[in-house]
Amino acid sequence: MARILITSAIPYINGIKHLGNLVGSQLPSDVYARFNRALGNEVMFICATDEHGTPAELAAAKAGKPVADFCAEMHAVQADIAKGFRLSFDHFGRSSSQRNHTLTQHFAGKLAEAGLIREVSEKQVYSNADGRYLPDRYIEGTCPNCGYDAARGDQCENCTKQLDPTDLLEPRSAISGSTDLEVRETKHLYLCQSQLRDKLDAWIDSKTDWPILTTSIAKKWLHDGDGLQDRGITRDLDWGIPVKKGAEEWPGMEGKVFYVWFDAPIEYIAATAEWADAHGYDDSKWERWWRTDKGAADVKYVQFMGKDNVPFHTLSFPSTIMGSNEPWKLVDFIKSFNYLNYDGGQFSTSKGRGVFMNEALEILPSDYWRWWLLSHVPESSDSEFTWDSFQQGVNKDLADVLGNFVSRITKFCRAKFGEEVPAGGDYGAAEQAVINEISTRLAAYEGHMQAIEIRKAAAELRAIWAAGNEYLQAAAPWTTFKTDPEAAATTVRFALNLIPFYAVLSEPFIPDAAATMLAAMNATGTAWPTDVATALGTLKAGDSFTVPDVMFAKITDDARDEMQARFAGRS
RNA sequence: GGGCCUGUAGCUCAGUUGGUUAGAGCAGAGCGCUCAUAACGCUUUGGUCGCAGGUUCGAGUCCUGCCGGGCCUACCA
Repeated sequence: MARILITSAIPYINGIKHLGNLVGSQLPSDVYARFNRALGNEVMFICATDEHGTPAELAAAKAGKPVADFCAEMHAVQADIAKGFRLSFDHFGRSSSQRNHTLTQHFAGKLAEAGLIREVSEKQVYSNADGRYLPDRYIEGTCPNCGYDAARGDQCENCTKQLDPTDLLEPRSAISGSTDLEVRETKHLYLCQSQLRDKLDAWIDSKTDWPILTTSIAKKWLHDGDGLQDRGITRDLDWGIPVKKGAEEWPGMEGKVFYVWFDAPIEYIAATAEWADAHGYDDSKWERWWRTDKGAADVKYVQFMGKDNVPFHTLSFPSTIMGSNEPWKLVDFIKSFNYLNYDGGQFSTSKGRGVFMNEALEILPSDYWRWWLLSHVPESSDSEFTWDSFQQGVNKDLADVLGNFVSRITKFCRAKFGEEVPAGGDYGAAEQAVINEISTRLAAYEGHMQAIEIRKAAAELRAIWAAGNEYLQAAAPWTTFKTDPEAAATTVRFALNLIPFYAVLSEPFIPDAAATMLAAMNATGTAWPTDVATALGTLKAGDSFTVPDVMFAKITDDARDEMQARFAGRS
């Protein structure tokens, strides 16, 4: 069996994420993980919270809590919501873990040994009132170009001109508003990515099957202007991983921490180690996923992320891995996504616009969200969430096509034959035709899943569901029952067999409904089908079942309108 | 400014290395069924494939220009 290592981009700690974040990484990675497990492949599915950096410190301060406490609480909240969405991580780690401290410092040491770290002395803005250095975007002032009075230190939002913080007129702290700012000289470490440019370029060139979104962003960074630039990997902050060279102090770097974008991807590895720790396993258990010299040579490593994360996963993290000169596992496939917009605009945390993960679960079960989001996942371009589309998609696909199919056949059987599978005769031409059609569609479905074409997979799955309704309509057991109960029984037996079959195929998308279907048919543990004809003969005459409750209640127009109003935002 | 992505039926999207009459789902229309969550099935109306040129026996597909939408541009993560 194949071994698949899957990581989802790690969500930032400073708040609850919205549906756009969910659909851009965690949800599709979960589908892929579940699919591979269903096939019998060995899967390690890793996610974590990304906990370091200025925004975390500020969010904690705003909440009036020590940053470590704040992060611990938010991690628990995010972990709970992840469970609510049935995200099947083998481990949901924390980038602030001791494992990540050790590993990040280890990588920095190895990179230094390889001559890929250089010290750079630079000028940074320090705010006396805030007692901290300010990242460019946390400095506000008047734009020298257009006069906009709330321009940020990195760019003026009004005229889009790119700025340096020292360009701003009357600069002030965006945190406190203080104008008591000074420029200080400070020393930082830079990762010499530029030295690895040709190697990275050749590596990206070899990935001909990657999404164009992934490779084009990587290429842009590799070749734009002077090419790939070295990148600062340390910051003057309190909250983070202390800068060390392996286990040793790093002279001149006292009091500094690594930049979040340096330690965040390393957390993929560290989280796998956390997984081993949590289960009481020794290091060999996680190393066989990450060290090609310790069993990871046959691992296929797939990363999922939104397009904003692509540069770090195609260039920075691979620089860390390659530059270490140690046999760490490099990514084999990077699946990247565009953005999901909300009802004609962007999701906005600050404006309270759009649906956040905790709110979504308060409104409707996770399967509803999973199905709609996954069948509209922004693979080729940005896509848009509207309540109308959500209502239509969910009602039609889940309630009418799938849910009602289960309902109509189980209730019909109960009424005519009781709650057990009727005997009838052998399957005939009608059943064989369905088997043939579904066999073709199943192959297509599996192909799309292997290729991580989520939308196409969802469409194929839906077509497989619809085949059940088409069959029933043509076979019309309610008619044949009057003259030929034996024929009706055959039809019903076949149709009932479609339920556990559908459950298994649907599980990656809608795990709760799949479990309900299997439980109703007393078929828990049904395996992924290798042969459709065999699979559709699993339930035998006399096997008992129960009629499940309505699996998907429809979203009414009133409910839709209410939700639309509730989440329209404050502005 | 530069780069990348994108523009196909009312809506959401497929369209493989250019190859006959451009497809699917939803919505709309008609018919059928009555087991079922007024669900299901069948049939069907919608497109000068953003615009204008060009290459070719042949262009949704390749080239050039223009127009619209989006993203990125390296100290938010």
